[in-house]
Amino acid sequence: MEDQNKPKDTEAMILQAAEREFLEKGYAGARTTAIAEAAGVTHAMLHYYFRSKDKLFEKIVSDKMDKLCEMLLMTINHPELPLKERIQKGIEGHFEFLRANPDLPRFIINELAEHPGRMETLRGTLLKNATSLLESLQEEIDRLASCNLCERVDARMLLIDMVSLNVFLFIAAPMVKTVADSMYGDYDLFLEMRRRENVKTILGKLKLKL
Amino acid sequence: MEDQNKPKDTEAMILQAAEREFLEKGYAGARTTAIAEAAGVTHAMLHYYFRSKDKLFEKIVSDKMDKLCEMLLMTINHPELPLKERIQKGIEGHFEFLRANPDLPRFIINELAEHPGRMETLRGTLLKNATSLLESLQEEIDRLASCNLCERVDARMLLIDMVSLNVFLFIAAPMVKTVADSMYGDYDLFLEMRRRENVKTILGKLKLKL
DNA sequence: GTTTGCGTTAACAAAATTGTTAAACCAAAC
DNA sequence: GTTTGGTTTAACAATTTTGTTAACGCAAAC
Repeated sequence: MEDQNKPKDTEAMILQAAEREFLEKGYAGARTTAIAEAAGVTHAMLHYYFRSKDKLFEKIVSDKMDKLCEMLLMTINHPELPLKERIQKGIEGHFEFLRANPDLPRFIINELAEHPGRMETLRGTLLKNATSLLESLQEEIDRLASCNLCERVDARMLLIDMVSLNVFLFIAAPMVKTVADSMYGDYDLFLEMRRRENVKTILGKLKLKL
Repeated sequence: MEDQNKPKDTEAMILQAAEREFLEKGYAGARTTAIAEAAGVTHAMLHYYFRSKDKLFEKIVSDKMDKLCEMLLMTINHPELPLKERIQKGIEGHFEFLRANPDLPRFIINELAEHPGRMETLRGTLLKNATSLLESLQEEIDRLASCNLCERVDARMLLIDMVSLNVFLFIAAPMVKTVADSMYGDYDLFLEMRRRENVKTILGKLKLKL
């Protein structure tokens, strides 16, 4: 009924192995036999549960796109906080999400580069969330700016700055690791410093007087 | 005379086609037959000139790594200029290099992700150029800072900010294009705005009084 | 005019990878 | 105990992709 011998488990194991393999090597570089082996079954099981490599990949892509949107929705927006804390929480939330999913950006970016059409799917969710976030953010900035309490900056530019600064660290991890080791001695320490630095950079652009 | 017998050209045509295919699809996604077809020859020619797909790929990677190092050396460093112009020229030079080689970052990053060992090759050149650049930059910043003419910021952080802000625009091109179209109407216009914005962001951190 | 050697091609071979199937397995239902 | 149905496996088939080779063409050298 529920958990028979171990059917539900196999499917999950395959998904887990597929996620690792696809995120690490991309669609073309991934091998179905390697996925099956990592999941502890023969590769016929992969076809039994998911019909084809394509379908399995679609499942992973779809999951990851959802994850991306969920992040956009959950971690960035804190409209109840004052501007400074709101931005700080936003950047740090985004940063921590990336730290927990370090190879998600490269996966998404490669998939979008190969299938730009898939951007259409994201467009709706992305713009809808982003515009509502941006509107409320811009409103707050303008409010403070008209009292000379901060610079009147473009919230859209601010958001792109934030994403650029955070994402690059993880997307270029091998290079960043080497540089961090040579210049700061330790990668994790360096990440901490960058998280603070990125908050500082964004807040600095606002010149908040609060 | 026309395109019948031109031996020296064939090698170049293959290289050109290989560059396109590899940069676009990566090693695993590229097809030797597609490369040969794009070059206007049979795929046997590819083996005749380069022995194997691997060897051909190595050639392209090597060329692109050289290109990356060349860029680091040529476009970023202008020690003869005053700090403000120096930074502005550096950022804009880097930006224009990326605009002329928009899929180079993704290619390099994917290759480094798959073969982190290759980072060792880059390490020397990268650090050597970067440290000499950073030393002279930090020196200049400290000099001005001790006269209260600018903020005493970490030049290394500034360099990472610059690279992050510039590279993200091109590495995430499909997403950025969509966002730019929706928010600013035109991608090229948006790129111009971002180039200026990035200069402003970096200079803003310095709070230069000159 | 014949030879020589590089460049080229088409057909073929080899390897790797994905996809399929018949039969075995095994727990639960009858 | 037998049946049933989903799960699993091993062997196989199909396809795709890379790599090889023998023969051909052609220009330059002899």
